[in-house]
This record gives sequence, structure tokens and C-alpha cells, in this order.
Amino acid sequence: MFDFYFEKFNEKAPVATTDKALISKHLSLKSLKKKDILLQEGAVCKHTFFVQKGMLRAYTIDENGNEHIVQFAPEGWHIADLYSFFTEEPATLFIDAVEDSEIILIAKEDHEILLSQSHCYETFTRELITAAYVALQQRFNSSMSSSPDMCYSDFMNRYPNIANRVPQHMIASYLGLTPETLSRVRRRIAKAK
Amino acid sequence: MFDFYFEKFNEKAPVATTDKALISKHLSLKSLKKKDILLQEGAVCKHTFFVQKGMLRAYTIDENGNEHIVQFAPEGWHIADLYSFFTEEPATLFIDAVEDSEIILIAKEDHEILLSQSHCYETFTRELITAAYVALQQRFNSSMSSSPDMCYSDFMNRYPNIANRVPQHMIASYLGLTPETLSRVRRRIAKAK
DNA sequence: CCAAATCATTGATCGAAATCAAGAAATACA
DNA sequence: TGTATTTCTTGATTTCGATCAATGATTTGG
Repeated sequence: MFDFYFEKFNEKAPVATTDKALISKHLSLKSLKKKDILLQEGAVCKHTFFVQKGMLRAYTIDENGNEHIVQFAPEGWHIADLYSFFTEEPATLFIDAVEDSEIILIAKEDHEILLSQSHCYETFTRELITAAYVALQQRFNSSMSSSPDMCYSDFMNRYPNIANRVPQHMIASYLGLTPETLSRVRRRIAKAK
Repeated sequence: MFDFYFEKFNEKAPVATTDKALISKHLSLKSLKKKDILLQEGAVCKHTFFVQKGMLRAYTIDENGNEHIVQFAPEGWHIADLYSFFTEEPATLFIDAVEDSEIILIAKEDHEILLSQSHCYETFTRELITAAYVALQQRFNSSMSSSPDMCYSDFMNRYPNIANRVPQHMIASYLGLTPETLSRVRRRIAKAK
């Protein structure tokens, strides 16, 4: 049932059988169709999501109605509006399914129980958020100090598994470019080879 | 000696007297003059830094020699190149003192001992990195989806304590603008009022 | 206290990405 | 299978921030 989850868990923090049993009690499953929405801006984010299968994305919509994709989450990844999750303030992000997906939900109450009752769960959480912070830092640096061409190449190399599954205009949105600009970036890169 | 540190610590995770004694053994102090460098790109980041007094900054230098400030750390904040700290790969960041400063250093070995020996230290670390992640996320969103004018106003409102202590060209660098552009942003905003 | 360095502003020009517009290609689905 | 929708590309134009250049203001430290 949660084998894949615990496999990923175990990569960051060793998990004993008794912990597995405890943690399993606090997880729930959900199936999603492509485009199903898990979180709307303005709602409080009451769960974190772990993707077992498929892909989710988090994005904002700015005052001009433009989407800005903040994160993709293919299988094995976690996603949430952590700001809203921790503060219980309204979310600034939307989260929806890019593909038909199967996910695990962890409610905030359950998350807190697990933090207090399972030491390895706390360690896992710490490792997870640390890795997420470092990845975000690097992405931010790259987007601040590289050309669009470099950002695109970096993204394709770093996340081929995402790049090959989502439409180009979503990659453009993730990189902070318009689809037209990304198309021209691709042409430039193809020509340069 | 470490009163201020434990005060901040306690805001995120309650700390008992015995833990304080243990943790104190693993902290060391350092005084810095303005412009003193704590970390160079290419070196391994072997410590995290807590600012007791003064202000530090972390920044990258891109291939054109332009600085991009990643973070300011006034008193009460932590700073490090966490990517390098955790992986022991060469740092991509520089860290130096924006003002004369007094800091606490925590070496990686000490950090790991504390994680394993003090539960509240682990909780504190988790809370700290979570807050940092959320702050970075919000900064990233704001810089991707707002006008320079909005980014600047947000920054001034959110961090007046930083904004009033650093030269404008550093704020420009933090926001990803040239000093000239920031100067014009300020004029626009002043006129609009 | 003064000279030197740093910092901020302003103007003119340039360039890269956004926007606007249209059409072609691919995909979905009924 | 065929139609509708989504996606991608290409061209023309505009816009906004970067760059280049110069000057003025402020800070620093010898």
C-alpha cells in the first residue's frame, strides 16, 4: 500500500517496522484525474501531498491572470503550500494534477502527531525540507544570474523526467518565460549545436 | 554569552537547561570587521553562522563579475551555504560582513553531534529551515510575478531593519536590478504618492 | 578636516523579452 | 475517424530594464 512512500522515506531516514505501522495509520490515499484541483488560492492548505503516481504542480496566478508554476511534483515527490500549511493562513498557491495521479495525503493534525510520536518522522521531515530548501536556492540563483538559454538547458538536464512529460508552455511558465520566448530559446539552442 | 542565541532558539523550540549546557559546548564566537570574508566560492562551507550583532550577506558572482545577493542576515538570523554545508561540495556562495559583526559558529561535526544528542536541537533545526524555505518561496514568487516597483515596496515593508542599514546598490542586487533601475523605481514610487 | 572612495542620480541609447497576431501542428475525445 | 481543442511556431512591434556615460552627493578614514 505505502511501499513506495516508505522506500523514499527510508532514503532520507531509516524507518523501523513499528514506526511504519504508526505512520501508516496517519496516511490516506486519493486518486486524481488530470486537471483535478487539490488546493485553491485562498483556501487553507490542510495537507501535504506525496505523489505515488502521475504528476502534480503548484502555481500562482498573478493580477494579470498569468500562471507561474512554482513546482512540479512527479512520483516520489512531496508538494504543498507550506506557508499555508504551517501558518493556517490562506494559500497563495493552486495545486492540481498535470496527469492522472495517485497520491498520499497527510493532514496537518496527523503530521503533528507523527512529529511528536516518531523520531524518524521528524528526521525525515527535516531532511526533506532541507533538500527542498537547497533545491529552491539553486533554482533561484540560476534564474537570477543565468540567461534564459542556460536556465532552460539546466532544467532539461536536471529534470528530464519532468521535461519530457509536460507541455512546453508549462516549462516556460516554470522558467518565467512566455511560450513564444521559450520556442525561440529552443530554436537558438538547436541551431547552436 | 549565548543568551541571545538561546532566546531565538527558544522561540522555535523550548530548550531545557541541560540542553543549553550541551549545546553551548559546541558553539564558538568570532568578531568580524566590515568586509571580512567568511566563505569564498569554491571553499567548502564548514560552519553555519548565527549573527549576534551586525549583519552578514551571502552572494554569488556570475560569469560577468556581477554580484547577486542571495540573503542578508542581521542579528538574530542564521546564514550559510547550506548546499555546501550538507554535501561538502565547494560553495557557490560568498559570505561576508556588511557591518562589523559578532557571530556564533557551529561546525558541521558539532551540528551532527547536536542533532543526534539533543532532540530540541533537531526540532529547532527543522523549524529554522522550514521558516527559511517558506521565506525563500515567497521571495521567489514575488520576484517572478511582480513588477520591480512591487518587489521593492514589499522588501521595504517586510525588512525595514535591513533596508535602512544597507546601501541601495545592495538592495538593487538583492532584488535583481541595477542600481540605476532601482533609483528610477524609487523616483516613480515617490512621485506616485 | 580634507581627499579619496563609495554611492546615488539622471540622461541617452540599446537589446532582449513581452506582446500582439496569425497560422501550423499535434492531441484529445466523442 | 474527424472535429475541436490545445499546443507550438513564426513574424512584427512595443516595452522595460540594462548599459554607457557623466555628474553630484555622501561617507570614510588618514
